[in-house]
Amino acid sequence: MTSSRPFKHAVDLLTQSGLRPTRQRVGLARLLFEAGDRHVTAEQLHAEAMADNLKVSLATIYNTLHQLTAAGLLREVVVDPSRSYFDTNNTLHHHFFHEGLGWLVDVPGSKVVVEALLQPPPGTRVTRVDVIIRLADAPEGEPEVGAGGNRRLE
Amino acid sequence: MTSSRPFKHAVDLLTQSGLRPTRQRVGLARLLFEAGDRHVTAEQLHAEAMADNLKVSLATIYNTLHQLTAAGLLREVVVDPSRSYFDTNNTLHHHFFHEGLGWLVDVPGSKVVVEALLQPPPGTRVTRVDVIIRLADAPEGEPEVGAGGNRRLE
DNA sequence: GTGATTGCAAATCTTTTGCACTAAA
DNA sequence: TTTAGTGCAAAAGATTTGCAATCAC
Repeated sequence: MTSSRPFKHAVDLLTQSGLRPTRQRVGLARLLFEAGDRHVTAEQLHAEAMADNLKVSLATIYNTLHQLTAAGLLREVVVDPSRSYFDTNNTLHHHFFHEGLGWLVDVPGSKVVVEALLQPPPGTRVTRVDVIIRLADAPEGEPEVGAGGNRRLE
Repeated sequence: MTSSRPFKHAVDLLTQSGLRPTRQRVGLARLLFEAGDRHVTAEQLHAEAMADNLKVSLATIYNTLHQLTAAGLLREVVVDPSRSYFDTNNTLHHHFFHEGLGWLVDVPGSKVVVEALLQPPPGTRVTRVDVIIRLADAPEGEPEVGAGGNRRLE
């Protein structure tokens, strides 16, 4: 798994972002950044913290997720209208999203080429381009295409 | 505003989708489909209906938006974690989304080429590819690029 | 200490639901 | 009639907020 960031002690990550390394934040930073690239919802992270014996309130989970996002350590991924996902991969990339199962998988930026044949509206600038490849389960005998083949999508 | 053709059109749209053309649904269909391509939130449509003297409850707005979406007449656009937008354009296209102002603008499918150099995960199939070009206000003296120029985005 | 951080509970906001009432066919 | 559709108010989730208690420095 390609870590998006050279490993750093959780305390350093926080300190360098101007966040006081409290017990809660250090614990959450560990859960988030020590296991490679991940995508979590606030609820999921909370459950994980509990399971890890880290006592944190949901309010603090939200606070911390937003602070880490503001610090550039996390990125919010908008794919589901009912909840927010936070992504620990802060390199240029896109996503596969399985609507039924609710899971996200990174797609390296190098694997997707987006060519836009137009300019952004006057007075605006592009801040980011998100490509979301929505998935569903394939039918029974799914026709398998040659692995690694390119795929033109529109 | 009292043209009978659009009225008939809305009724037909509903009927052909297996939806009983009730006063509320017809009124909403007219608001949605008589003005070209639009993007509305439930709250916006509700306000519009009120302003148009169409008495509809918010619950019915939600019901109708979802029914029209299920019927393929609307498409839900997920760009903002706090609310859903419904798009009356059901052709292949993508979006510009201004984060600060909350507006959406269609980008014709023909203006965006997405090339994915990988296959979807085993057992899945691609249902849709969404490209969201996120915008912010351009800085004061924005450097204007030649109009119509292509733009490689990643 | 003192200022930042946390937890809790209440508050918000969007969206959904239960159910009696109303209207289309 | 018969059955779908509607409105209301309550419920459900996700997220935020106010504020006193607590912790880091």
